[in-house]
Amino acid sequence: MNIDIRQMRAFLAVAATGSFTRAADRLALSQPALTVQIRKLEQALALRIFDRNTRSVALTRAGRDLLPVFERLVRELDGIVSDSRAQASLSRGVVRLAVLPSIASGLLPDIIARFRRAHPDVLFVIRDAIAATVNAATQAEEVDLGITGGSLDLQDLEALLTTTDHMHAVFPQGHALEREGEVSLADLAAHPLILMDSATSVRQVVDQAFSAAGLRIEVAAEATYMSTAAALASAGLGVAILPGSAMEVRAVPALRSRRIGSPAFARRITVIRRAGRTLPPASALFLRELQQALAPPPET
Amino acid sequence: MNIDIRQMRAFLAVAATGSFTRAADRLALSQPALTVQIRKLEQALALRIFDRNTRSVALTRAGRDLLPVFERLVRELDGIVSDSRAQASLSRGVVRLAVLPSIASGLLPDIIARFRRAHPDVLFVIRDAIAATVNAATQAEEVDLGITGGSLDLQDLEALLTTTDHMHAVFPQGHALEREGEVSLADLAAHPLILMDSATSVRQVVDQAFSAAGLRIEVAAEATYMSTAAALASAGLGVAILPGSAMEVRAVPALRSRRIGSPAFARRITVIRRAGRTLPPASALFLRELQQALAPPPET
DNA sequence: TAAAAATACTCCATAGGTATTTTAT
DNA sequence: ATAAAATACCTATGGAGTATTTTTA
Repeated sequence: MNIDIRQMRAFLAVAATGSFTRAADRLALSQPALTVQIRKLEQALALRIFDRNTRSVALTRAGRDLLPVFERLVRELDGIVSDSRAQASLSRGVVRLAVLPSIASGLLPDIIARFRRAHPDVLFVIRDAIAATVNAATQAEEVDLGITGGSLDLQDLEALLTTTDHMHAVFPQGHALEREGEVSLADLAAHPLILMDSATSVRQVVDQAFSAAGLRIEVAAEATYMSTAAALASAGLGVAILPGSAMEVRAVPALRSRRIGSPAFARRITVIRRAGRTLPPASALFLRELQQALAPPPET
Repeated sequence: MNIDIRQMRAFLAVAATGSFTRAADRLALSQPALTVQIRKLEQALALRIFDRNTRSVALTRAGRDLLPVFERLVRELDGIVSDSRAQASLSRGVVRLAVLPSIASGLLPDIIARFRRAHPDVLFVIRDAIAATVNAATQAEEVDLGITGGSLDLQDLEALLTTTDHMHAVFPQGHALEREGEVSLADLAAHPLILMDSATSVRQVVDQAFSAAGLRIEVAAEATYMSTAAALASAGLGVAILPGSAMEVRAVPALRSRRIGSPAFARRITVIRRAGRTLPPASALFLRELQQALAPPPET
């Protein structure tokens, strides 16, 4: 003897039309069926909500008190359903991402812009953070998808897509390195270098590669932001080592870049989610967009 | 394919227990039935709300977004049902009355006090107004019950209970009239009179009675409030004519009163409601209280 | 391998339809 | 007398149960 949404709709229809017959028409229901619905509702509430006879239908005071309440409730329920379906059909939704700063400022904006051209009402919430934070946020389901780098030591994470981000040597137009097709470790060691701050995954890759090769390097400058590193390189302080995914290089016209050949300088970029989780529809589709954009590894 | 409240409850139970089996137990339902409920809900929303396998059940992001919404909705619905039932069982409710001022300040407070001793959580909303307003408010269903006087010319009103309110002559202790058992019109005409304002139904009854009897009277004072009239009588300005239903007389110790014999001075008091309307449970019971209190016509 | 969700099927409750009766104006 | 709600009865949908299979940690 629990209350039922169809009973609420029946109630609203009868109240609106002032007639069981007309309300039944509106609900595409027979009049007797509607009578039963209203009776059930009255039993559930233990209150008479309509005073009715064959000539007139009118709300009781209890009914008048309940009318606005049920109206709101039904409207909210309809809202939930239509909102959910809008999400499902991608005409609405929110994509939550945690992304490495290099990707977030590099490749990502174009990919998102392209996606939003097709689905303009999908919103993006983007957190840019270092790999460990991206992983943690993904594991904690604070975001739908993570774009991370380095090793995936955390449990409950599932790699969806992997691409390689090659480090690039960045230098001003006319620099000696411009003559080469690809730059080697030894080439780099011959120049003062502009490196990222040691907290970044980019710097860790660089340090590891040089120490593994047993090469000593001269650090001309350290930068926290890639745009700073690019500016320093542009000013001739040295050769910057930056991920190919970053756009900063392309933003400065006087800069040139060459891919660094060593495989040790290839950083793995992985798109992850919490293992076993269904992505919200918008995020699921955005993952496909990522696949298309990242499947051919990025080139400079 | 509409959403259903049991589906919402199923959703909440699974979310709370993290297990279909335990949720089914809690809902007194079989596990397969619960599985179907959740599937139906997911179909209605076109969204996956649980990521589940044989080992774990977890909310998707969509599910996590919906959880608080459904929680609130179910809580509101439960609140409506329990509130309605509380009204039906008289453990709650509001009685709305429109009452002639004489009754409202006279007989009514005791009747209400007695009723509320049995049903302390029933509230009263009382409008005191002249008969025409009482009738109109009752007809417009602004109140559940009206206590009115005079003729019932309005349509759609139904008399539930009628009693007679005899006018009383009110005078100070030791006054000449105190020797009589009942006062006649001629007796009254021999004294200066304190009458109610001419807008009141009391005054209309008085004026009509004297003019019908062809008696000239001396008006010593006019009062809008019965307590004023009583005070004036107490001060010896004259004999006040007040309805027996009013308590003001009894509130002044030095005053005495005698019933006026003439049937023209008997005012009909009628309890009315909008014709054909079901009274809210609390008001229906209060009507019975009124019946008991008013069935024996009021005496001084 | 064990525990839990999903599937298959069967059955019954009940929602809804049609036909009819009742009731109030 | 008529129009509309209530009742009676029947049918069919679908919700719930039991038994079983599938899945994954």
